[in-house]
Amino acid sequence: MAKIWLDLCISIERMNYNFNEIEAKWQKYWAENQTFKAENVSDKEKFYVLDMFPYPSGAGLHVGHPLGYIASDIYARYKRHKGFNVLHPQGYDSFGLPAEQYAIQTGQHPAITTETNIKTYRRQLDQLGFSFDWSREVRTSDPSYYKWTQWIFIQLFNSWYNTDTDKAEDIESLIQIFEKEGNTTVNAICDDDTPDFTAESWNAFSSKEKQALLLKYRLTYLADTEVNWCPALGTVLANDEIVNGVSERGGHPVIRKKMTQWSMRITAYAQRLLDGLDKIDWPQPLKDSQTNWIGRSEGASVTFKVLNNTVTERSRSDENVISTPLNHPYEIEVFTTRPDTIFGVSFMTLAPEHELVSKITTPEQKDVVEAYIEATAKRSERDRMADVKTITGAFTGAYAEHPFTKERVPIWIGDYVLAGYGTGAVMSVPCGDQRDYDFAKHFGIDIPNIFSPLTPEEGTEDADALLENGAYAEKSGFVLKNSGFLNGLGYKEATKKAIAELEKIGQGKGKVNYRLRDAVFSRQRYWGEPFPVYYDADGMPQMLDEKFLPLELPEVDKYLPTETGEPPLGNAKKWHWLQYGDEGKVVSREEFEKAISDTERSRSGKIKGGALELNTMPGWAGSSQYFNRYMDPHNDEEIFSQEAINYWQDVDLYIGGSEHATGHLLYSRFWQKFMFDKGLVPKDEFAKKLINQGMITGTSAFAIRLQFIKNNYPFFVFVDSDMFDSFENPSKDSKYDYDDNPLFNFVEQYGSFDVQKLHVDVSLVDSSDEIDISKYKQWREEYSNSVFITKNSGSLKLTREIEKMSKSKYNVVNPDAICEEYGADSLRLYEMFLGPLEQSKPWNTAGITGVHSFLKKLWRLYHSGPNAEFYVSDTPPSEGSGEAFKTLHKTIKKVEEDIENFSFNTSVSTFMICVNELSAQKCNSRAILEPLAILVSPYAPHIAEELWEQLGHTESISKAPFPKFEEKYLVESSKEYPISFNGKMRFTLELPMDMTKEEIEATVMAHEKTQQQLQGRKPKQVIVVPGRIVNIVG
RNA sequence: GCUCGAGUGGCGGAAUUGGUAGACGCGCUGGAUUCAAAAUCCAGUUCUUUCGGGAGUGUGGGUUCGAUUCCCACCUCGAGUACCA
Repeated sequence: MAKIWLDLCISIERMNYNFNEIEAKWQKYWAENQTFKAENVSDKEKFYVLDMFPYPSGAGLHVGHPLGYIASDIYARYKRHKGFNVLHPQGYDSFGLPAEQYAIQTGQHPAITTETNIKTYRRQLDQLGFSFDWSREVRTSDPSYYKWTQWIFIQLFNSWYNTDTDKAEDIESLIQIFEKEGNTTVNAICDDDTPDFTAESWNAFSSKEKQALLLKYRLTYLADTEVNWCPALGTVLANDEIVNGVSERGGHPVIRKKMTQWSMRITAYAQRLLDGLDKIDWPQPLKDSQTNWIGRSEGASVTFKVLNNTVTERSRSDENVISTPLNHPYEIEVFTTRPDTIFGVSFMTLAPEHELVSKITTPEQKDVVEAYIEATAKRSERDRMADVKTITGAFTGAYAEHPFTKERVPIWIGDYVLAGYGTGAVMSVPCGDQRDYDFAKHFGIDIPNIFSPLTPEEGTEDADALLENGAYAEKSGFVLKNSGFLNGLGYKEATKKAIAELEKIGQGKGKVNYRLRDAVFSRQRYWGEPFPVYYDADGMPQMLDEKFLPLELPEVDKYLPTETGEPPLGNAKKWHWLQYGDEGKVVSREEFEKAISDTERSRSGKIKGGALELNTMPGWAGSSQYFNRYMDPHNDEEIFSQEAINYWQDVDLYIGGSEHATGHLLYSRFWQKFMFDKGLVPKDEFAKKLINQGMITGTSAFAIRLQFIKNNYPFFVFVDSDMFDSFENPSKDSKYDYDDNPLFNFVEQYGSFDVQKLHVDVSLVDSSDEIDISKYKQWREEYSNSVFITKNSGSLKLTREIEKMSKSKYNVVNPDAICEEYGADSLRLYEMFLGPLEQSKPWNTAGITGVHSFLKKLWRLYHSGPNAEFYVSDTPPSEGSGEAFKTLHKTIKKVEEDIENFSFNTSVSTFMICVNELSAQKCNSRAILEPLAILVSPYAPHIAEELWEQLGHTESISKAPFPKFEEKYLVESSKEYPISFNGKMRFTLELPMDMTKEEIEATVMAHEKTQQQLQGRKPKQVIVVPGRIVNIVG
């Protein structure tokens, strides 16, 4: 008897929606059958769906991480149903700081930590049922992958940017030009300090001199750069790795420091990076932030001649005009967006770091200037930002000559001028720029007015009065005065004219300036890509031959900088490159020196090599080309085959977080454009469409604890949040009478209290925001003797607040637990159901029961047999099932539209409506349920596969074509018209669809409810929109 | 400060080109089932009301027969950026 009972239980169990079993089964099936493996050769149209690959952190995934992955997976699965050959790969951005920090603390090799973390990630990703083609997995820290990161670095090194052809070209072509013409005719992007040279001098240069000059043109180059040095992290940071003056990771202070670093000449691509934004379908805010980051501004560069000190001294007693031609030793180049205001210049300001400062400062001012420079150098970036209001500066004692008026213009230094922007010098026009104005006011410098307002403010007879409270920075509403040849002109014409005149006298030209800086590419870290670079006997960098790649990371004893302050790679015992003919290897310093000292061989020129680069590449190196590598990830001969890149072309849909706007997404676009120039890729933008998924925030739970004082000792009482609310706001209607509120007694007895809100672990809280008091006491033993006043004895009502998900707030929800309790399909549906993909929205586990019971209802539709066994009817739906077809096709239409519009939340609702309707119709027809399974499968793939199999199919549902929508099932013969009065709907009326306007009006007007609404009034107008609405006005 | 985005029930959120505001789900209330609980099912749930209705999408104005949707001004919140000449 017991046996029979047990069997029955088991069979019922089998009939129920056993998601754990089903999900494990299909995940295994997909893996074993390589269901989602994409082929590089196919007759099908390609579609590339990409997620931003994760950094595998030790904490694993929380419920917020997979949001984008779920969306992209739905889209990928949908596209497969639509007949596309879909590439949907995944991998790991596995170089990075946390693993290295962990290595420093524990001595554990970062590769080991990384491997462990990847295993966790993989398990967590697998359990969510993603349709990734794992055969294409890449890891940035894998030598077979970073071989190609190094390879691209070499390509960049061997390239220069030709502004005539507007693309990157091989460095050999530049050398040829130098040999024939020197560098004076070529239009190339290069360092600002590049000297002019002729072909003769080029040909006479030593090889070291040539190499040094070429570095000024290469797209990746070594230069002394002012960098953001973070002493706490022991490394340099890129601008996008600094937030509010401190490091993005860890929040450590950052100082400016000059260091020899590899840089990427991304500025060569500034304009193309800007222009390219127009042809990609990326979110506007993201495009805006890239536009801001690139920061294009149009204006002019103007050269001011510095007056010779001695002459200046002598002429000081004279008028301000110097007529004698002078021998100008120095020139100051400034960039201005307002060349039209050039006659308003009353001083110049240089950044304290400007190289001319020390050269032009007069002996009298030397002490003041030096003291000022020292003071500003001490101020950290953060201090400077904290008090922008404080105006500081110093006069150099030197003067420049105004290019047109030839008047003397005093030269100041001030830290409001940034060394890194433009030329690090400005022509100060106090009447037209607020910062110049403030500076002038502060130091009592002249503020000459050059603006004549078109519409003078009332009460300002004197136009100069408009400068009383600040500069006039508008670009309209004035004509110029006191401006020589610009008098009477407005902004536009004056700008044009001023530039023309500057060009005429050879002291300026129109110029476009970018805020974008070249990207520093060196990091003083261990866990990153090694540079394929060694330094030769001249100290010049040399690239390793491609055939020696990858240059693998050496082993080190410790991951900290060396005692001499060199990067961690300085600890490597073997880190010299030694090459003899075609043989090359990494050796120790001793071995290298021994080989070199073998004079016979080294003199023959066959021995090459030197110390290898000690820096490693930054985090963004590996992520700047991975999307292309996925196309042909195991190719050891090429970065990818031309066949693969020409088939897959580019990413059709890229989903990831908006925090990568000015980092990864800008650098990747830069590399893509470079590779496009080199003919390696067919598209100069790597992703057609990009979507930023919103953040999922946590819903923290708080217990309210009141602190009373009893006999001079604190005394704590936990209280129901409802009870507390009604006590605080007695007027509000609530479940508590003020007088009945138990809290009242406490207050009467002990007087006033302090309120404390204590975070409670959200996993202990039920769907009604209550926590079992015994559970709470178990979790927080220190409260086991506290007093709890509650409505229901045994549980405490909590308040909730939205906060970022974080461990310390006890609001992190682990997907593992959700999968265990509700299944991956429920989790997938719920994440989508929460709201629009791009929006940030709070997670609350309580709500998942809604989608979970939807799946159970769906399951029941297919299990209407006795004992809830699988049953579908093969007989085509009879006339009574017309409704079922309507329900189905309504759903097909909506779901298809929703997926195309990335509106995944609304399709989940649509599925719910569909299943609710079919359940009500008691539909069990195969003709309906089979297409329904396909519709659901992108969202809830496991249950769909299981139902599909039960329906008798032997192939995965992912191969099934998407159901075709047919309009005919939705045609209605009548419409329930809303009847509005003055735009307000008052009642509805069912009328045939084929009724004419006039007939509708007549029928509606004759209706008793209409008359009742009008109450004898005569309508002024009746609007009838057939098939939509009737509106009666009057 | 500047740039961008968003404000709709107790909560997450729906609402085609302007055309029945609050779909769907959570929560809540009542009921069925159960020894009981869970699960499940049914009904109700924007506010207000004299049960006829009336008001209502951050605030104020405008366009329109009709506005959550379009325009103007303002308020609040969020994100990015910050002396960029």
